Amino acid sequence: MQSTARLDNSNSRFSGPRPAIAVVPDRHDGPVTLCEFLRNTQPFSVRESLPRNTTIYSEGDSTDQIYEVVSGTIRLCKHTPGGRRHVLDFVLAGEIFGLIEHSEHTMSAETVGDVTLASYSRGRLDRLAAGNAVVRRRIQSAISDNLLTAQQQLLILGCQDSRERLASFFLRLAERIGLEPGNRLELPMGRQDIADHLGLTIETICRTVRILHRAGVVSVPNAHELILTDLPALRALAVEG
Amino acid sequence: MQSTARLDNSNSRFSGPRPAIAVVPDRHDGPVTLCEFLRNTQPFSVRESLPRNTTIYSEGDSTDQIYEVVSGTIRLCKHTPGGRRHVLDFVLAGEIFGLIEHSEHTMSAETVGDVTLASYSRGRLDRLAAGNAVVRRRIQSAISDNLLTAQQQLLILGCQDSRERLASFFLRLAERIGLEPGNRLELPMGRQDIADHLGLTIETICRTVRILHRAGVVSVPNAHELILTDLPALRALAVEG
DNA sequence: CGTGAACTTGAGCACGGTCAACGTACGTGG
DNA sequence: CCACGTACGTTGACCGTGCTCAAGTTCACG
Repeated sequence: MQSTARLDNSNSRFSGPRPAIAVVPDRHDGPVTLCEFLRNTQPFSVRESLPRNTTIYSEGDSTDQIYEVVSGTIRLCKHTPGGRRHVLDFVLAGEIFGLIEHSEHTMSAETVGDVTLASYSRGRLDRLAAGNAVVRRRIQSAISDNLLTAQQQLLILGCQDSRERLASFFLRLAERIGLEPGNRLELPMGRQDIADHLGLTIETICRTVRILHRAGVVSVPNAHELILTDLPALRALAVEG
Repeated sequence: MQSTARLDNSNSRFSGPRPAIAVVPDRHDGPVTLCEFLRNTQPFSVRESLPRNTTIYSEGDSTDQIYEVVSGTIRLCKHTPGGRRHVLDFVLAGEIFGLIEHSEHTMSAETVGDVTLASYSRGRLDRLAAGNAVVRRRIQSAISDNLLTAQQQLLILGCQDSRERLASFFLRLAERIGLEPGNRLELPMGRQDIADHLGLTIETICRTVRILHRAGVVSVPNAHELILTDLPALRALAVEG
């Protein structure tokens, strides 16, 4: 199914219903997200379902596709020659990834669990962006947000201890996924992924979650869900106490 | 001197010699850097000399100026409510900083030693970029490079021990500043700045430099210069051994 | 059920942090 | 020119967080 991506993206046969929604007005800065723009201009993008722990692209691969996570979770990783791994970030449902201003990817993207993706042509987006200042701003903005996120994460890895890192991580996840009733938070990724994202080991993750639990800050029904019992305490940890 | 910046940047009185060099051709991707473009289009930018440990802007300040480091070194910091500090990166002579796609700065910029800056109007750059695809690409490229750098630094903070971090730091500095004859490397910043950049303490920096010295990898004439005696060994440490 | 992967917990250790003392360089004023 | 003060750097002794290694436990899935 992957091999059909390029074809379908550059194929205009099924362009019947598209014109009505393809043009994004240049004037208003409003609600049109980059994601929506991609869906509107490339409505027949390929969808693919991938099993867990599948590599979507690796460091060095060409950047001719942009992806939207329809369902599931992605991790963006850097692998070192010595076999170490760092998880730069996770990409959640409804978010895009693979948007980068270089000809080669500088990280790999892998599925965490089962994932459904929509893939879009980078070349077509670029051509559309050339004549549309709003879209350019959306792209700029997406990359800038990634930069801000990375810098925030640098602060976390540079200054925070394990409890603070976990608190920061849970809170950011809660902001993105949203909390279910009772402050329930689903953790799509495993302990090892969290460890590699926070610069800790899997054992330290377990122990620190336990410490937070004993402190009455979180509750742990099972390994993949969490109840944020005391949000103010978590926030205090994240901005540091 | 700072108060005259805005005035001079928007002032076209002295436009006599400019037209010949102001226009950057839209077609070739070649040698024109963003820095050169700024110098060409805003030749009468204000220069200011600042003493060491001066804050140029703080988190939350408006992003209406872009700066070029004419001489000296800048550090880009994040300060936390609890009084901790992280040095995101250093900006060396000939490099620009302050270019960000948000209305407010998300970090502060401070002089390390005595510094001479040139400041340019962000608004004017944006107006020029609106009609010039090459300049837009330069801006994009500058921000993307910052993102790549941040992600590389995340890998360092997430995976490397103190020796590896120092090796990576020295090598990157050598690539940017360049090595003088005999592999001599000047360190413009103090130990505390290096520590806050690498997520270590000042004592660990001292001890680890000593360890590298005893291992025959570097030589330390004094606190602000370094001889990279064994570059291959440093590289092995940086990519990990 | 049985099997394997993921998670958890414990015991011991090491790296880097903390605290404290000392050394060095530079700048100022006597 | 030296005496002094201050900021920065270095070194040592001790401690604690988080890592390593190893043994269980739980869970999902065949």
